[in-house]
Amino acid sequence: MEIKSAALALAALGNEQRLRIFRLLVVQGPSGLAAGEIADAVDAGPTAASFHLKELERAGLIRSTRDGRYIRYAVHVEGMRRLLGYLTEDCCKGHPELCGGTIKRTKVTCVGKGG
Amino acid sequence: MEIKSAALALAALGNEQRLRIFRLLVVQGPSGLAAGEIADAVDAGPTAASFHLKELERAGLIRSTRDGRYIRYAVHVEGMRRLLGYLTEDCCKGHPELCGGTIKRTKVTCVGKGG
DNA sequence: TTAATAGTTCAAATATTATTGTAATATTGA
DNA sequence: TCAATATTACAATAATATTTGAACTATTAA
Repeated sequence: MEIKSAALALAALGNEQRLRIFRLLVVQGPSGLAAGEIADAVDAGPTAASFHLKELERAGLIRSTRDGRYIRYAVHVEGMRRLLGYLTEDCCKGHPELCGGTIKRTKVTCVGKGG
Repeated sequence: MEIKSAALALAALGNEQRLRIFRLLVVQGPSGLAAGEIADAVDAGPTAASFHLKELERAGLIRSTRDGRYIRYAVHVEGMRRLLGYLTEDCCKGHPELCGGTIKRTKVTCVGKGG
């Protein structure tokens, strides 16, 4: 991942309303939620919600699919993985404690309490 | 970590110049670098560098200490750890693949190629 | 086709950020 | 103390981002 994409994604998450939306979608899983459900959940107007969803999509963090008259949004797994990889890739260069409990591994597993 | 602090930190990193500064400091380790060295390294004027350093410090991602006539900046380890923890804390709730190779563990170690 | 629902796009207003030059502060060394 | 160096603070400007209502598009159901 290059720095421009990383900064774009971080800026997208750097807005409280969007961060709230993103975390909501993380918990929802692959089926995601319709735009209106998201707007209700984060207490935003339809226009504001649409704007923020577009920003998150532009940043590669979520994806949209039309489902009848609804448009569903869900987390874009690869985009999220790339961003976390970018943030942690320097940690093993002399400063592993930076990444705290969050470290790079080759195999994906959930360990510990998993909070 | 609460959502406001997380959004503040993410917004701080969501600027290319600041992300460059932050990554530079990650690699430098605890001794950090003086403001002028940082400005030179990222090719910014002293005023712009000072502005961005202040933003990163306000977000709790770096810290400053005076060293004679210099002011040295270094990564704030706890701030970085908190942010990564916040970003990954939902991954094990039904969506572990989101965190990619980046997962929560109780013990801090470096595994694999180490990016 | 018409009415209703779900979302988006557009445009105007506002608010927040970033950039730059100049002035001010802190420290060092003569 | 004075001159030089490192950096920040201030102020003006420029650039972006956010919010809002109104208009528009797509889909469904009658």
